[in-house]
Amino acid sequence: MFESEFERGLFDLRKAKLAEIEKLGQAAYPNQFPATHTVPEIRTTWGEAKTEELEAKRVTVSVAGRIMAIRTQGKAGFATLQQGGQRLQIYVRLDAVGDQGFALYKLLDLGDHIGVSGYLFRTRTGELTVHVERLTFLAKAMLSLPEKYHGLADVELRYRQRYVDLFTNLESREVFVKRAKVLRALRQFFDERGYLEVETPMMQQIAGGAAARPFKTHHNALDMDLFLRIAPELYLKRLVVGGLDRVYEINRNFRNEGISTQHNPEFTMLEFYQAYANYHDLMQLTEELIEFVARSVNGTAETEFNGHKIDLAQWQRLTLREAILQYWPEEGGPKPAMTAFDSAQVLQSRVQAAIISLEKAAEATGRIAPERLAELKTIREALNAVYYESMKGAPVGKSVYNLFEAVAEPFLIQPTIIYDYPVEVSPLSKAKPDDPAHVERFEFFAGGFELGNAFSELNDPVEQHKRFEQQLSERDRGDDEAHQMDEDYVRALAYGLPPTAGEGIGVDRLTMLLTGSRSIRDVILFPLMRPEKQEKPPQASGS
RNA sequence: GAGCUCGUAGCUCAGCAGGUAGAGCAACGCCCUUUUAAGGCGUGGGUCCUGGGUUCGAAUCCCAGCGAGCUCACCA
Repeated sequence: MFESEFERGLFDLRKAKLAEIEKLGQAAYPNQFPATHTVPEIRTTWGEAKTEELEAKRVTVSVAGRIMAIRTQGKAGFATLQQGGQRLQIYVRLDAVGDQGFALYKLLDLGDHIGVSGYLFRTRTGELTVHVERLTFLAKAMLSLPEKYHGLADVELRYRQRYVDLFTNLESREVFVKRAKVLRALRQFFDERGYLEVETPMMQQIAGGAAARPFKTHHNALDMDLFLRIAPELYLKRLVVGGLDRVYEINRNFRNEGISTQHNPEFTMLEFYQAYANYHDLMQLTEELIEFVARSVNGTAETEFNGHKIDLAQWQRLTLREAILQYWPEEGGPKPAMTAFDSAQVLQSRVQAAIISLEKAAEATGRIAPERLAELKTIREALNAVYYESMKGAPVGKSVYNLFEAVAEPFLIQPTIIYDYPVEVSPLSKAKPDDPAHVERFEFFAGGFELGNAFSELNDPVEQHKRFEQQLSERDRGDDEAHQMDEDYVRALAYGLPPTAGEGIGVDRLTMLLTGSRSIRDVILFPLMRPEKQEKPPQASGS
């Protein structure tokens, strides 16, 4: 618990102070405090009230909070209480609270919780303040608070000790308040449209619905291995088979993969399914949804992210192939023709030409801004990977998709829907009726990253069974992200899934966008961290 | 998994052409009845992330490890 002798000493000192406080007739750990107002209520109601108005009305309040600043001046003093994410100053003077009250005031430390009763007034400098008449001790901070001006700045400490971060950095608190608003707005949006909120298993015998490595766990009584889900998809579609035409679920997914500014091992996913709809319907719905959530959370459709102003009410829609052409780097030479996307060989040579062109451009340093040079390097490396994979025999659809990720995705700052994906990268989507090489699928992007993925669902059990078998052979070849066979899901489809469209949205990422947070860890209260030091590794029990 | 950067008091940070550690906040004592990053005087507080190495001497240089951030790769 203690970081040092300093902390141990401080703790002992605070214990002594607690004993002193008890001697004054106050409980060290009282059970409650009957506040008449919260700090935000006081600020809302009296924040603008004039000095004379407060004097005339003599507003009395009882309010509680944590002491975030304290300034003693002999026989009087100020303190700043924080509660509900807001602050309120209090003024304590000997002649108002008496000897006992003032003795208590002098025993208070930064971080302590107290309750005060008194009347509101404005100080000489105009600050709304409680003139305290009675002081009640509520709980003590036994450890010292972070530096009061900078707060807790160490990113690692902010994640590990979120409880300190939350009360010292109010911006951090604000992010999580907004996150709650995001969840509320999402639920409101779907509830109003007749979707039923459901909860499907998070422990699954077959981890399906996405391409990802799962976490494994074990049920002792049943002596059965289970996986933490990587997606709720297959269960939600079973529900549509069952006649729940519109369902949504907001819950955690778990993927046993790398961690980055956009990836946490557990993350919150919204998935929703709508019978009798296709992906065009969901494009419309998505645009409405995102704008609605933005306005509910921020009061505006505009958001600031990574130095960009993003307008979530203005969308562009491009096919995947159009996007490649539109975002084709100038320095990469002439754009490929649309027909290049139909042939692996043609595409390969176009990519090769672009790599060479980019290399030439990079040599002409001085003519290109350093930031652009870094971008070009990233693009070039990505193109190299596309080329290499293609040479190894990747299907053309896979290469087209990789090409899109290389040249377009990072530049999709403004809200963009990308649609019509190659069938090779979309095992659960339905093919376009007039173009079997492409599926009815879209993903949408903002801020340079993917926010969601949607498609018209494959509902042909025979075709689904076939695709699972293909996945099985991928598994045999060592791809541990390939789907397992889910016979029961195929059976569900065999009872008849109506034409259905479904979509998944990363709630953490949406929250990042709406709060201007660059790292997913800034929108997750307790992101996964490695243990700090290896003292005694806790004994794994029961296994 | 790879590259770059960082790790000094409870917190925020200096110190790094090698000479056994400093400031501010916080803490402790004293003064101060409208202050607000309050102020003034004084005091205490450090395995300089860990372990090796180089050196007469290491917070500083080198190596390894641990933890973190960023970028890239995989992915949502």
